[in-house]
Amino acid sequence: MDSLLQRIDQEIVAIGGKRSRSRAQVIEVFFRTGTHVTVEELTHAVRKRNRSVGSATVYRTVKLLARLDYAKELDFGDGLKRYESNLEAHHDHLVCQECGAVFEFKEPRIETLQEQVAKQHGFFPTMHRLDIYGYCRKCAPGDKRNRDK
Amino acid sequence: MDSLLQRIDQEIVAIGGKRSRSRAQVIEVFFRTGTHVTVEELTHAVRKRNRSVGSATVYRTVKLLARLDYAKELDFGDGLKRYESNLEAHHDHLVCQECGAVFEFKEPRIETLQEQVAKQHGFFPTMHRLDIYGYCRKCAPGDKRNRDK
DNA sequence: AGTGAATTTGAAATTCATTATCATCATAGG
DNA sequence: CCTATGATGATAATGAATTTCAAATTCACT
Ligand SMILES: [Mn+2]
Ligand SMILES: [Mn+2]
Ligand SMILES: [Zn+2]
Ligand SMILES: [Zn+2]
Repeated sequence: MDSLLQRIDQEIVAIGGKRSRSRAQVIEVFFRTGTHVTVEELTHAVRKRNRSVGSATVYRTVKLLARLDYAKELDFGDGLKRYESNLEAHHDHLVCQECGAVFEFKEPRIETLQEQVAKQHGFFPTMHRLDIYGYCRKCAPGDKRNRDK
Repeated sequence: MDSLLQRIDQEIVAIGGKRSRSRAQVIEVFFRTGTHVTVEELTHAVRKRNRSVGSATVYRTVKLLARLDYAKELDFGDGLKRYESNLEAHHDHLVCQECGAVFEFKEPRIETLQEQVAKQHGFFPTMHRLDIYGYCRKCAPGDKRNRDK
């Protein structure tokens, strides 16, 4: 964890940047915080530690992490971007449109089929996004918990 | 085509709406125009026929079509929404991040696997979005056409 | 520690797609 | 024609994200 922060710092310096307190705090909180976080959520979390961090810095830091491939930018269509650590392996998402819960899954067979589809179209894929929207177990219509409206 | 417009008009009336010239023009141009269109593009196309149509009406109409399930709202992550006819069967997209071209594909095996994944998670899917980003044939790095940077 | 160039910061201003407002217009039924 | 109500288009408002900018911080070099 500390070594991760060091590694990132190093990379920033290599790019011609300088270390900074606020940014380091944002990065640390980002990797400790629950995933699929919005900038607003992350800003609040950071401010618990350092009240004076501006949201502009959070926006900047999260974009920087995405540029360095340490974070992934997500968009579940609700009007604000979310971010997740990019340290874990690639995965796709199930998004509950009732409670907003996000579940992750891996399905190598889907990945393979995507490669095939791309190849069939002479297309060189660099990334993809597969989001499945619907209702999670708790919010499912007809579920016992929801029987009485 | 005319029958489509009539059918939509009928549905709007059933919802408690009235017919209107501007809206009818937007709808007709929408179904004649190339797909994956932005509101700005659609507004320009409509104004070739009727200079006085306001973009607010185009926004409203396209949202209405989406609500009535005649149109689908798309978001390829470039900051503006796109719309396509929802008369054709479901399909997913290949998006070139160089030239912006969009290609469509159907892969029933992917659809099936998605159902399975959802079921495994006790999730009731209502829709999904699969976008593959990369470089199309023309924009592919290493392509003859791009050999000289 | 001091100096100075370069980067970063936080607040505020700006951007830009989209939505809401509202006075006016069009539609449709009696 | 009348009237009720929905629709329009110009404009204002919204809100997430970006940019601006003066002040603060970092850091290599004395
Ligand atoms: Mn995830
Ligand atoms: Mn399409
Ligand atoms: Zn749920
Ligand atoms: Zn291309």
